[in-house]
Amino acid sequence: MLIATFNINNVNKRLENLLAWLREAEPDVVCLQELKCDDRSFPAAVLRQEGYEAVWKGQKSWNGVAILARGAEPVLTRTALPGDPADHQARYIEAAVKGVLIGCLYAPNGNPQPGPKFDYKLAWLARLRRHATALRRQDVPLVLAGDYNVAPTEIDVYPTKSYEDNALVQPESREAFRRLVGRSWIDAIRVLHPGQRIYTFWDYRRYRWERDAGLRLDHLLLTPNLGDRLAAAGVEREARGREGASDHAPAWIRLR
DNA sequence: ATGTCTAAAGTATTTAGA
Repeated sequence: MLIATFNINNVNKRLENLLAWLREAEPDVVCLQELKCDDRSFPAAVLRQEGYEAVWKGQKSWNGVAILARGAEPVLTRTALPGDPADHQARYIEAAVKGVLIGCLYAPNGNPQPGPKFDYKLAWLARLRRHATALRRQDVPLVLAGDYNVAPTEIDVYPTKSYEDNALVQPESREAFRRLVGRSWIDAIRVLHPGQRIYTFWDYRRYRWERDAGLRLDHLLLTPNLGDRLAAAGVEREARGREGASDHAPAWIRLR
């Protein structure tokens, strides 16, 4: 079972890129972020023609998340992260697919920091941790996949000083991620590739793709009960090099 | 290391967000 997460950075603008990758990689489950479309303009019909059923939570211009399943209907369980009824940003959706609960998330970027956007980011990650803990206690097999907008450690950022003031690498951001992962959750890519520099995001600016000046921001966290099933994990870098590409590449895991 | 890309607002170009 191949499960992937892909910050698509506008699903309609990059629909051809998405379809090309779906045809090549044939993922069973796909978590999409930054749809940048409202609910009505999500390309559900096109995706169905490709063999994918979907659930989505859209928002005009910004954010937006979706879960696709090949040859199966995702069973929707949530379209928002609990803990703040006043938060209407489309950043979380959750559905069950073939016996695995899938949480698809798009954490706030948090720049500039310090400031209200950074405060919102930290509060959102704390809410995610509370929800993740509640789900884990139910002992269901769960994958939390998405754009966490945190590069967890030094090796998750290319060697540079230019991100020093960025919300993606601040000690508070890393602490929030560390607290979320705790002792239970499996950071699948890191567990299978310890010590390796692996990136999922390259800014459009300053030739960062051409220089491989990337960051690892997209993660798949697994509950311990999926540990024995984790067979492989990686990043589909090729997708980032294509014409009209998103600034993120898909990250994926394979479950036995 | 070299400031990109996109949509919205409003109808040309500026602004904001990532």
